[in-house]
Amino acid sequence: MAKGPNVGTPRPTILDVGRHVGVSATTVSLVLSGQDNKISPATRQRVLDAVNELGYRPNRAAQGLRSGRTQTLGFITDEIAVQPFSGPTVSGLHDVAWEQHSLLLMVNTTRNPSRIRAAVEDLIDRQVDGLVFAAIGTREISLPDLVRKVPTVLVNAFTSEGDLRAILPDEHAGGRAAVEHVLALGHERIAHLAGRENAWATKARLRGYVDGLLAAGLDPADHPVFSGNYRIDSGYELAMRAMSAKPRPTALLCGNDQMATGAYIALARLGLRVPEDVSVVGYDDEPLAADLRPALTTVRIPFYEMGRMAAQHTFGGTVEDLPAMTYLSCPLVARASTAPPPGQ
Amino acid sequence: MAKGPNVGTPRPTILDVGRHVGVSATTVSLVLSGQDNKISPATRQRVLDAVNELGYRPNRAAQGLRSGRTQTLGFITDEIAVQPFSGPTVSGLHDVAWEQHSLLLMVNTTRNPSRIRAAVEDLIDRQVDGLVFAAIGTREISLPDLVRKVPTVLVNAFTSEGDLRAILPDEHAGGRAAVEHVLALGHERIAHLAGRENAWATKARLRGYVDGLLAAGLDPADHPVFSGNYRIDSGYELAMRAMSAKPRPTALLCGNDQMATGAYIALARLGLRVPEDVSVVGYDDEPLAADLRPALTTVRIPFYEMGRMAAQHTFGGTVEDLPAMTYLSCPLVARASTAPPPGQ
DNA sequence: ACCGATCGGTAAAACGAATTACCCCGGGGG
DNA sequence: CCCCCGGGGTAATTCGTTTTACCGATCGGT
Repeated sequence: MAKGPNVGTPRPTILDVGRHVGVSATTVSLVLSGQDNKISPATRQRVLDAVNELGYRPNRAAQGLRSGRTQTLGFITDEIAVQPFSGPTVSGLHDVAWEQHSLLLMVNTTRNPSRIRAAVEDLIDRQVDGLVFAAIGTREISLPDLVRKVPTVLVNAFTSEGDLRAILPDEHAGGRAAVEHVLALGHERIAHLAGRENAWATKARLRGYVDGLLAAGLDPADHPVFSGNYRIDSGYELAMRAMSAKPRPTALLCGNDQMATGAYIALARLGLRVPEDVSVVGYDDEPLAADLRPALTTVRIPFYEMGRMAAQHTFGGTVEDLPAMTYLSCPLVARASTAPPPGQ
Repeated sequence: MAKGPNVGTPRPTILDVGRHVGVSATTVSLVLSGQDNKISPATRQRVLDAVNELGYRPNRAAQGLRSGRTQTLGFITDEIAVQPFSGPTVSGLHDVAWEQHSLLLMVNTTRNPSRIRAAVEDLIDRQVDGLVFAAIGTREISLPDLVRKVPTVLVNAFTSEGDLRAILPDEHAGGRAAVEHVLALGHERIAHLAGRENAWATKARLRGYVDGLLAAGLDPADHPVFSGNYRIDSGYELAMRAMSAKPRPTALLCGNDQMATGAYIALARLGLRVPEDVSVVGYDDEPLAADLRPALTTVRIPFYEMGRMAAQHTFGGTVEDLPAMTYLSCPLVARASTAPPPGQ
């Protein structure tokens, strides 16, 4: 086994392959970088053959030093381990990076501001070609001025300083889609089991919910809103509370899929069936949504697409073409947890 | 906003800071790298001051080129977006990397062998100081010979080729801990809702389960095993089946926390209370376990620690001191979903 | 007064590719 | 016959560090 980093037979360099076919390193470089308009097809082929034969691979550190580009995207986030956010977002970033022969360099900041600054500095020292910031729960973040040195995009986060571009889910439309769905099914008593009170997403979803009610000519005051915290237990408790209300709601709009899961358990314990007795709608569309029994109707947050979009623009050099804020739509995905209300 | 990568005032180099205090670049390098035994304290301080004043930061690409070390750890995994595995593992890797002034460079392979090879090649081209492979479900993987060029550790995966080191959860002991826990509570009819049949983890957990039964002088044949697939719906269906068995089990040992969640829903619909009527044990200890109502007793897989351990050894250069396989224990974490069986 | 050690530094050579500025040769036009 | 041009390359420089010599003083000892 290797003792230290990169031991063993030294890798052939561009010079070695040049020597092998009797041309200069320049020629090899030209061929490999596709600037071969000045190189004859014959030479070109011989170089390519030698590259293959010697198993030549470029030294990325050298390329990075000389060219200033490292084929690397810096990714800074609150907490990589948190679901359902991080996974799809980094997948999206990763996939387009990979298509561009680039890789993700990531830093977890635990929301610590000094760590954020350190992360940005480190990433810039490493000559990343772009920077993507992502927050777990949508929120405003503050970034060091340093980020101006590199194309930067925020995902699920925004900032008032500077002219940075942000990509966000359209939570308002998502909340509205959820109500409209149950309204269309004929529900007239709807409860909203909201997530953490002061979160940006919570408020936006709630506004969408209220606007949906209003648009249907209904009075939001007739439809209770319970405030929780996005966790299963919170969904459980809120559902218990909601179902003990005077005229019982026939539809539960949950702050996220976790809360919906809690609601499932609560409803089952109350002897209520989903969706026959009560319809349940989640939010996020995390993998578990499709696995719940019955499968959960929910609103999908396009984290993967948000990641892709962010990466595409940083690599494409088109960050500036983006508006200050881009909202991606959150479609409702109808599954088996919603149906017309009982007795209809 | 920045047009291209790293535009604006050019960064000061080691030479600039040297010039600024009237010493050579060598001196600056020596000071910065801590090799200052040959440098007088006075000069040392002047250099440090200049570094601060000019805001000098080293160019990592240049350092990487010259030294062959890049302060970078390559991380290759099946699928970054899958829970509950990836998050904690990469957190562990990331945290020790960060402590070492290093960063994670990651690649998602989607289990595609050619992609694995490409990832290894790319990472080695980038001169990573170490490589960590991780599989979502524990399994054997096949690695290109190339990995010998760099200290490599497998996490939650193993291989028969070469002499690579692997870090794995002790699933056998975990499975056994689960049975022993319910046995100690006095349960006599236990059902095992197993995960995907041919998975390594499934088998190991099952063996632990059986051995626990045997050790207690019980006959495994008296305790049914149901085979599923680690998803919520599977837990739901298996729990339904299990509870319709002749003498009803009083304890359900689930393949993972997702299945336990499904079991919760099924039990609630059957009008059975947890833990009064039936005890439930999960596996994994993902975040949701603590949030379930009642909070789920489960077996914890130390993914975070596995990540830390892997990183520590690759950075410490102590990979070879590791045995071929290191098993980390999976402790039972007792919460509220287990209790003595009814009527006891 | 001369000889070796230190001490405190420095100049120069890597590291491997990208890039700039030429250079040589053959052929076509005048 | 001479000139110029363009095709096909190449030598040399550069990127910013690390590292390996080596060097000029000062100093203690005899």
